[in-house]
Amino acid sequence: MTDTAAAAPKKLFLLDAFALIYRSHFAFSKNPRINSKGLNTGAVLGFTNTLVEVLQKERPTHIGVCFDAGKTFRHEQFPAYKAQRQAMPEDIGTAIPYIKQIIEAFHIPILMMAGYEADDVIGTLAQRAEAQGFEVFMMTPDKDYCQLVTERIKIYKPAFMGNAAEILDVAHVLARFEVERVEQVIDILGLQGDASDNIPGIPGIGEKTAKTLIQKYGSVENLLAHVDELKGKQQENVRNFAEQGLLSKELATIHVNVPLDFEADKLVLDAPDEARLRELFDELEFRQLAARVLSEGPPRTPASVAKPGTTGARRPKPVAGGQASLFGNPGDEAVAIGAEEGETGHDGAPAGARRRLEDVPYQYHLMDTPARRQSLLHFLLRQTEVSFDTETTGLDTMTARLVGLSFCYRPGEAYYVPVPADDLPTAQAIVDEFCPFFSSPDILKIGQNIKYDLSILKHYKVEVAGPLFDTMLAHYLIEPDMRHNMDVLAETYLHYAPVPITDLIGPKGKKQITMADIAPAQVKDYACEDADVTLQLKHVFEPMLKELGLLELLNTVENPLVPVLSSIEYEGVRIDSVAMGEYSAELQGYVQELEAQIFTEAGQEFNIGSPKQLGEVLFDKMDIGRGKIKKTKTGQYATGEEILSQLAAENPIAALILEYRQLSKLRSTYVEALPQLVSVVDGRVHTNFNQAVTATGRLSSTNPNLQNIPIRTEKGREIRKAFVPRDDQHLLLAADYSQVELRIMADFSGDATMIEAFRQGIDVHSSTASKVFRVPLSEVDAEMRRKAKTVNFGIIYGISAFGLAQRIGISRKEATDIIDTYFQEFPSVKQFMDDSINRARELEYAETLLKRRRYLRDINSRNATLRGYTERNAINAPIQGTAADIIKLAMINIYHWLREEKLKTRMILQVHDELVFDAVQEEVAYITPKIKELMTQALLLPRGVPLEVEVGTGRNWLQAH
DNA sequence: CGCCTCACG
DNA sequence: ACGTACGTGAGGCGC
Repeated sequence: MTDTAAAAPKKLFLLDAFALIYRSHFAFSKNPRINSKGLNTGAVLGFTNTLVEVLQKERPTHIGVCFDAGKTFRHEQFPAYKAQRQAMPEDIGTAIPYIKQIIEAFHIPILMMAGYEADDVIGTLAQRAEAQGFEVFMMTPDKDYCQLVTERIKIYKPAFMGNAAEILDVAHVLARFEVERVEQVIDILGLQGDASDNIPGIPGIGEKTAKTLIQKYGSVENLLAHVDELKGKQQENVRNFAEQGLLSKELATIHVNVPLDFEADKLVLDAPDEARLRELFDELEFRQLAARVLSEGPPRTPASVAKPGTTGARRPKPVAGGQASLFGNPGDEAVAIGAEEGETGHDGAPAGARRRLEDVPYQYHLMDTPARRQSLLHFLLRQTEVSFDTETTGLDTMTARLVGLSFCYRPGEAYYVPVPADDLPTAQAIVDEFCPFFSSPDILKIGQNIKYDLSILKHYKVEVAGPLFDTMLAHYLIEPDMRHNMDVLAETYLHYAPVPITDLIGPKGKKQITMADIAPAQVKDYACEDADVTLQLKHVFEPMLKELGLLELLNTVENPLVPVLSSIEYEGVRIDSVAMGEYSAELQGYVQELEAQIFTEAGQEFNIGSPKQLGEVLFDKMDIGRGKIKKTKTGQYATGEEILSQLAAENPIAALILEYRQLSKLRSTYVEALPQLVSVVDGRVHTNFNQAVTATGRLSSTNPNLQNIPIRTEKGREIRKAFVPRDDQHLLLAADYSQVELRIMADFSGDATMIEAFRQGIDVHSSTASKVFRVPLSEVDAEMRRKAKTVNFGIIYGISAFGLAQRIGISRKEATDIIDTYFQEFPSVKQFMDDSINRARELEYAETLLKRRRYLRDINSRNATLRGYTERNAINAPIQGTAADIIKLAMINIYHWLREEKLKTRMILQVHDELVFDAVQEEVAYITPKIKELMTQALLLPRGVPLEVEVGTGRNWLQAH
């Protein structure tokens, strides 16, 4: 105790290692991080990130990390304690030595005490440190620690999954557990138990009841003393399990009497051993972390770069000799390369070695003369596959101008053709020179997000022909729920960090500079690198796809769909902006009227659009909705549709708010926004279809999203009237699959009853209603059909009684009965659901008819919620994904047919089970049956359940239905 | 930038 | 005992 008086506040951080490690591990379980040696590094990375974050942001003066050590006294008290917890996952077992080494390299002491758990050690040290004037932060995600919180001992919940870090003080704890004193946390925990720790609690008492009882009786002991005041089953349970309740409280108590001294000087934060950290990060391949944490430090030793199979050095050697013949004058190229390398490369870059161009030999050439371009074209035409990339002035294909083209057909060697962005005729002429290449039907064109390049070239009148290979889509099939940026792909699969685009054009800002502002010689390296990396990625992905059985899906569906989507986007949709403007004014009138009424009802003015203000007005000021009040996970009042609908019976304000919400949504999201996205170039709206976003294989649409244009309500539907054909010679034609997903499920399950209904063309929802409610088909009324329809959807989503009950407003019991009857009537469907889950448990993925995969790595999780969610995905993903496969094939076939027949009708939208066409009136009669045929025959289901398509036409999208 | 709410299939 | 139907994207709010 030799504290220097008036020193800076002493901040002690105590980390609960295992709790943090487990959490990190499961955070990455969806997308495991595997390094090139096959090591799952998620837990190590997560833990280290957390540690680094706290060191950098919180600047502790003292710190220690606690690990559990073996069995504890709790096991002796209660043998089942934590018994059901599964053995430690293997990946965590291998992670721990690394984590300990990292902690040691940070020079942070590891604290353990045989026979005690980390929480006891942390609790004890925390209290002793507090007594010595420390401010203590217990770093853990575990809520049990709440019982230890005092004025100067707090919980530091590290940032997690997008949630910011959180410091829990006394006020937080009291609010969270709804108790008066912190000690009562133990009573709550003891009463309600903890399934994951096998703390039994008292049967029938969960979080809610525990809170109510402790609020009333103050403690478990006092509750037991007044057990006769309780009623019915509850009294019986509390009486019978009194002892278990006391034991549970004991088990939940953190013991702060561990025989352990708090020696402050041993926990003083010290400088880390950077060299050792660098070694560890290198081995683990934590490049970004290393860049963030370590000062620039010594450059990598040549050995570490050259070590085969580790980082870098993956690129082939430059091709010697021979190629010189490509250049009329090869000498000047070499000079250019040498000159730039010194400038951009090397470890002088901020934040350590990100860029690694200098590690590997490459030859990137500037092709800026007619002779060089001719020479390049000559070589391109002799290749069977070439990767290419476009450099442009922006991301919007409607307005972006071409700045240059890069090509690569041999790893490590690429060519950049600059194009004057502001001189359209010259640019066009240069692009035309490469037309023989782009239109060659034999050369495989490889690109990363190649739809973008196709769309750019389309504006230069180039129709890219021949087979395509998109590395983004390749990776989308390999890892559907990851991201597919080229930078990340290069880092993951080539162990190579490309030049960030911001090195050239800077961060996003007001005065955005573009590629056109950069000297071609500088753009060259960036552009060539993209083409080069793309080619190399193709060579990595192709064997992987083959191995996974995904190559055919890529080559027959995803890659051929690219030009189709490019065309759809290029064509665009005509929007009647005048009609939109009128409707906007009309909606605005309604909205203002509603606003006035709401203010009158509320007796005050406030921002109705703010859920926070709305909740306060409704539930605090007006005090309505007693008993129906719910809070969101962030502690705010929930004011969603579901709650407000319930409130509508009690107070007229609820219905007004719902209507206000609906109309202002329509106005802001659609009626106001859409006209602003009409292109000045052609007066049409060009959406962007993303082909590599959804986990199931569907497309998504952005900027604007044209896949969620209203239709379900009357005022929403109006908006569709403003989607119109391009001119008087055209009509909109809409072709919808009817109940594709249900048909797919009927087919996959082989359920005879359901298949028969589809074969005979009976309305499936009515048919389901007749079975589920056990009435003849003729007696099915609208209400029964509505419920059956919800049941049918529920089945596809992986039904739960709770979900069904909520949606059709019945009790859980009734919902359970309906589901039971359903499974009795459709036993094969039940079988199908079970089979889907079991299959997914084995494979850890689900697949569609065309073998598209969705990985379900949590299907064997011991977290029941997560597992349930994943099981529902095991049922839904093959169905939703197969429907996506089918419409994609139909789109490809229709696109080619329209072209072959030289028809002028154009496909302009896809909305998951619907295709919309801008149809020439004279062509409608001819194309209608063919579109139907191509859609229904796109893919035959294994058991032959037929697909059906409804086609309609009209002067607008609403009429076309 | 995360949260809430709500538009679609 | 737990938390609860699948998949998306966008706008407004409030930090």
